[in-house]
Amino acid sequence: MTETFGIGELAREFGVTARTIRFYEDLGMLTPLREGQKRVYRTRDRVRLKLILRGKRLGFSLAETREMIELYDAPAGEVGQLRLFRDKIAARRAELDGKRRDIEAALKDLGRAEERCRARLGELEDRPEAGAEAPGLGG
Amino acid sequence: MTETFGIGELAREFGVTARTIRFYEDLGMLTPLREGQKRVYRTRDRVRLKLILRGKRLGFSLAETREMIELYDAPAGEVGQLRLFRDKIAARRAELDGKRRDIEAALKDLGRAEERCRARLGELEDRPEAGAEAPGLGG
DNA sequence: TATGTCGTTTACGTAAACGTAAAGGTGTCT
DNA sequence: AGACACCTTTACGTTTACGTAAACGACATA
Repeated sequence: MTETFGIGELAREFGVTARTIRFYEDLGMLTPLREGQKRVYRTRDRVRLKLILRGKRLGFSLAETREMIELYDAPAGEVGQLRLFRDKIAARRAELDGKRRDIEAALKDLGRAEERCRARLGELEDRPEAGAEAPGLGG
Repeated sequence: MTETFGIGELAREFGVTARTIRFYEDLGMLTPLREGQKRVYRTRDRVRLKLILRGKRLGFSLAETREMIELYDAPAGEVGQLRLFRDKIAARRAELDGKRRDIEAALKDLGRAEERCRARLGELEDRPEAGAEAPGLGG
């Protein structure tokens, strides 16, 4: 429950450098404790790091990811704040839905490319002479 | 069928600057014709531009997107080439599947945040005194 | 003829997201 | 004591993806 991690440990686990992790701290996205000089990360920071990297994979800037994490944290505020949050969440959701549609379109395109590739491979393997340039049987 | 576009036209349509479009040409991702000095884009380039921007939205670098477009174009090559293409396509597909999973996870997180937000808003609207700081009905 | 609009090339500038030293502290084997 | 392994701060460097300005050409319109 009170498990902690060193910077190198996290770096290895997530495939990033310590520099990267410190950089995220500079941006205020991670807030490790200190044991003397050394940074000590708790589960909370580990989760945040995971969220940051997920955001990156999805093409969000660190600033955008930062905002999203604040949405996840959703502190209890006053009504106005909460409505603002709700709207921001809706906006992000729409953005993510858009990305999902983009992904599906890209997957379809890839599927078509793959199909053409397969068909062509089938031709070439069955009757190699079907190629635009005959392979030549050697000799 | 032989519809063409000016650079400003494309820029307006896709919400980018002409500089951006020229930059993609520098990278060899667009290959407009010329009418005198002026660039003339065909449907092919329009499609490519759309693919480039889709790639961007999904967090791919221009280099990666470039590779993906080459996969879509899938020219007829020899067997070795075709197998390489097939494998590259499979790799991209896996990557896109990963991103889709990331998106679904993010959507779930947002859903939870939204739910908490809604619940809290319901509380505050029903009985405002439930807040940490009572709103006060005005003096 | 002047004022726009639309395009061109060339070139330096910039924001984001780190990379890469350099120089040093702390602990622990051997 | 010496050698690692791991951490620290400071600071300049680098890549990507354009932004922005300068200076110009071509054409239409008032």
